[in-house]
Amino acid sequence: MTDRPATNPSKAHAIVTEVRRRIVEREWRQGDRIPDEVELAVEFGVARATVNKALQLLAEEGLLDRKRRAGTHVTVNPARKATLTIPIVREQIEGAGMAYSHRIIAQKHGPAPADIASRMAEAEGTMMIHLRTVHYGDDKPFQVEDRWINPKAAPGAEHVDFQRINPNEWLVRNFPWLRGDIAFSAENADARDARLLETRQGTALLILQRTTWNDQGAITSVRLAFHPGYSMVASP
Amino acid sequence: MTDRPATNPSKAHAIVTEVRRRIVEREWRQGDRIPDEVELAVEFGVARATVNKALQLLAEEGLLDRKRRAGTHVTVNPARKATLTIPIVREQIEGAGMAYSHRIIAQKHGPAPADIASRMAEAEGTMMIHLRTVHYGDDKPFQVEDRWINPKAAPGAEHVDFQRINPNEWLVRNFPWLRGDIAFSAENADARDARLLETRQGTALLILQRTTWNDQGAITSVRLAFHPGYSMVASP
DNA sequence: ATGCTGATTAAGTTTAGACATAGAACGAAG
DNA sequence: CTTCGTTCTATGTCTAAACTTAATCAGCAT
Repeated sequence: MTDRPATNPSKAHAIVTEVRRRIVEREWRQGDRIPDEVELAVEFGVARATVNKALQLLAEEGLLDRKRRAGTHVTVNPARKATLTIPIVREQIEGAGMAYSHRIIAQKHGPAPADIASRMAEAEGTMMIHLRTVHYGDDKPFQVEDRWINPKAAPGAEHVDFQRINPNEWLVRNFPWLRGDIAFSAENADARDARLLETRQGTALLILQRTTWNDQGAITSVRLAFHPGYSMVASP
Repeated sequence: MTDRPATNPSKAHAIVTEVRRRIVEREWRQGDRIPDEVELAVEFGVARATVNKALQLLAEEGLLDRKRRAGTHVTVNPARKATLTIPIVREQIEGAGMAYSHRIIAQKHGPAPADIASRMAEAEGTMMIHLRTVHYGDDKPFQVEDRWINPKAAPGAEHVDFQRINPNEWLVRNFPWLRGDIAFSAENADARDARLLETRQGTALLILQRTTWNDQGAITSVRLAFHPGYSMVASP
């Protein structure tokens, strides 16, 4: 059961809550045009800017549609949004009260295969660093990481001792990104996944595939395979 | 490859972009304290409120940490956020250029089993509506939906013809929610999943489990199993 | 050293007012 | 009836100023 953040006592937040209530209790129904900012400002006894802030929050949430001149309407088929927080693996494991450790299974320097290169918008065969890492919580495998790092966008990676600091953490600390692609899927564990995650081949695994970019190009592309049964929670 | 929304020409957005650049190009490094709002307002030639808006956006994004009196710092281990948009299935399928159809496999009124009841914070055995639906795109199974609806929070569900309007759409249109829980996981298809999705038992499936609530309690709890190979994309 | 207290500071929020602009509505011309 | 300007309006954005508040810091007392 998720609880609403924490009661923010601001006037804008009170308006958000009240408008949400009117929508949920169907005082204002889907498609209805709601009073304009000036009217609401009068009703709530606040400045227009405050109403504007509140309604913009609700529009972001997907509950309202706002258009200049046309006014603000209750969204007809709200496609609601959920936010996923993707923390550093170590913090995620430690946050769950487990002891973190990791092992580098393989590390080499070599040409990127076609699929990786295309995902990273680099020429096939571009030299990159390839790493396979397992992250453990209380010595049980938590996540298998298969990562390609582009030295062009992340210089210095060649000389890092990834036994000391895991690749995820080193990159997060040293290469903030401008944009990234993230996708989730499910895959049956292949022989290697199964061995590293200490499970049986064919077990369903949650897979997260992510590529991040900075001004120099793609920094890294990674495939994360979580241990069987892992569930990723999103907050609405 | 994801592109940044659309260039918003506002001053606040220009500041967001510039601050992001300074962080990405490591002019400002992790842990650094950045100039305060007044200084930045002078530097950029705008009002403090405009700087405030920009920095709040970056704080939400996870790139900055802001504390009263302590100032604004570049986040040390940024746990970046990704947003998932969860549209109506029909719109998702039609948006992909396929023809939408659905089939109700089972519909009955009965007592909720323990796990569902607890997820919905209702007493075990509470009478609910149980539905199993398959959603198709171009007559290929896209998603299997296993849903429990709580008539207490969603009155009227007993008399709806779900062959005409699918349960997802009817609920979204009639019962906006206040909060919800969403979780992703991977499961091996059981015999029923496999049959409905026209795949082999054991195939890895992406599972989305969601429960939504309004002021009357839990509206509905649903398990969505996507077709094999489905990938859900998040936007950062 | 340790703990308390009050001053100070930077962010948080709100306000009133102004101007910009998308786009709906309307009317004139074809 | 359609098309093309024009007008008008609700939202978008910004400003300058004020007040609020969390939290740090320094000074004082223990």
